[in-house]
Amino acid sequence: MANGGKRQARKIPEATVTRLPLYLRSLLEVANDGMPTISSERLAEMSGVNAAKVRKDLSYLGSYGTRGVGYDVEYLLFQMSRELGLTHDWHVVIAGIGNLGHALANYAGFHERGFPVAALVDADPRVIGTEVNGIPVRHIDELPAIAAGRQIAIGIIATPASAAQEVADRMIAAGVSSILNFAPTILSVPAEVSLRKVDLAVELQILSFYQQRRTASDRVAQVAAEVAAPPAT
Amino acid sequence: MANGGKRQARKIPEATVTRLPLYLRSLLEVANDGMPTISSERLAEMSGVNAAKVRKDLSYLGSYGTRGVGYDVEYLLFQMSRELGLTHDWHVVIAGIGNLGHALANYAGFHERGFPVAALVDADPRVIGTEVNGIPVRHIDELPAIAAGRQIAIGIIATPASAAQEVADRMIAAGVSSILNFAPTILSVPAEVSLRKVDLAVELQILSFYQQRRTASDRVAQVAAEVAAPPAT
DNA sequence: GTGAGCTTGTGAGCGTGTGAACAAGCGGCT
DNA sequence: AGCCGCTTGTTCACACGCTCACAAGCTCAC
Repeated sequence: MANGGKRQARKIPEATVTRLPLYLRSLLEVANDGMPTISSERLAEMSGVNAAKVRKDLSYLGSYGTRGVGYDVEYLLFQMSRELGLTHDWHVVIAGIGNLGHALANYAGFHERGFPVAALVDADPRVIGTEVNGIPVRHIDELPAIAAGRQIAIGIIATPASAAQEVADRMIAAGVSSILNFAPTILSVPAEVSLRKVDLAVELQILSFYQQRRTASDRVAQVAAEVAAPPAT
Repeated sequence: MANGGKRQARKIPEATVTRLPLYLRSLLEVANDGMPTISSERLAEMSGVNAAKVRKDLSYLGSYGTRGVGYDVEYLLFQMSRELGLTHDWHVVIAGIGNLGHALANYAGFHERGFPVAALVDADPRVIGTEVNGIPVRHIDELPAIAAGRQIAIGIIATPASAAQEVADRMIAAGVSSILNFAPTILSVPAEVSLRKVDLAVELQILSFYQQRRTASDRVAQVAAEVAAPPAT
């Protein structure tokens, strides 16, 4: 029984994991204001979720609250940072230095939040050798050499869709095990690699759907006022 | 019974809505290759989801498949585009022309997919009057006038977090009813406004969590081999 | 020391989403 | 015309996530 009660086994639901960063941000804000403790209700309001959900989510981390009082902000911050793996920096490589890659490389928030951009790579000879935000753009062929220097765990793909899969494969071969994909394509990666995707067009299309519904139902209501028979169903 | 079987009332689950754009993209690809029909299995593979899920999702749109054959690509494309509200363009306004806003304004994908950027706004006098991708940056105070010209339904917020809520309020006041928020903050909007958010730092922190889990469990296994008595919760 | 007032942590019920399995139905072949 | 193979559309069982509600437990006042 070498592992005893180590909470490593406690499995945190995926839905909870996606909310932890929100809580973290709220906690940082509260800590900045010098508040020593915070209630689940207040934290819920700041994070835009239900208070019961907050309590249940936090309970997965452990019993870090005090009944009648709330959560100690500093302590909870520490525990959450530890759980999220934010106690040290994670170096990031960005592939594809086009419009988006350029903006990402310039985004100061990455470094501030513990994700320093360690390298930029591309395949286009016209951008290789240039610098963005003080970081030189190198050829993607050099990825293994770059990764060999310092540990790079996270890769961001900002290439065109056509190149994304190959870039992902090469990143993984170079030791990257977490990928954030901005290219509008489905990547296939081994099970032990984490993959998240952000697709701007998809987000807009989802918004479009609900927008369409609203305006369509307006139109229907208008038509229904003229025509006698309203939609059944 | 003027409306007959009008499916307006059929409510499509949220989870399904988020997948429709993926199917759409796959269908466009297939249509480009000239394939007349596609099976749910193939569509599932291309979109990275389960085949049964594809069939169920598509069934919400109506019975557009043919048993033994599959789905008519062109017809399904048409129906899906209609459902997603993509039969006409949606004009978009981007607020905050910093790193990210700049990149978004330059992103050709928006226009290609039916979301032309109709206007750019900012509050910083240094960027107002400049042009990005041929579009002039105007002051956010002019938003009502800009929106009065052509119907602008969708707003993209790429401002710093501190300005995001006010920008959202002003967009809504100007008639925008769908917002895509890139600022790392929780926005509160009326119920009739659709809101989606993309937070780069949050995405990285989620990846960090799983990365941490992987490396931590490696380390635990290592430590457990050396130490006899582990910490008891 | 005791009671009042909060706030956490959690158990139970409910709704939604998922995946497997299968009947229904279409097209083509003989 | 009838049969066979294939694919859809749907049903069912299950897992997951969400919310409510409340007992447990802490602090503070008196």
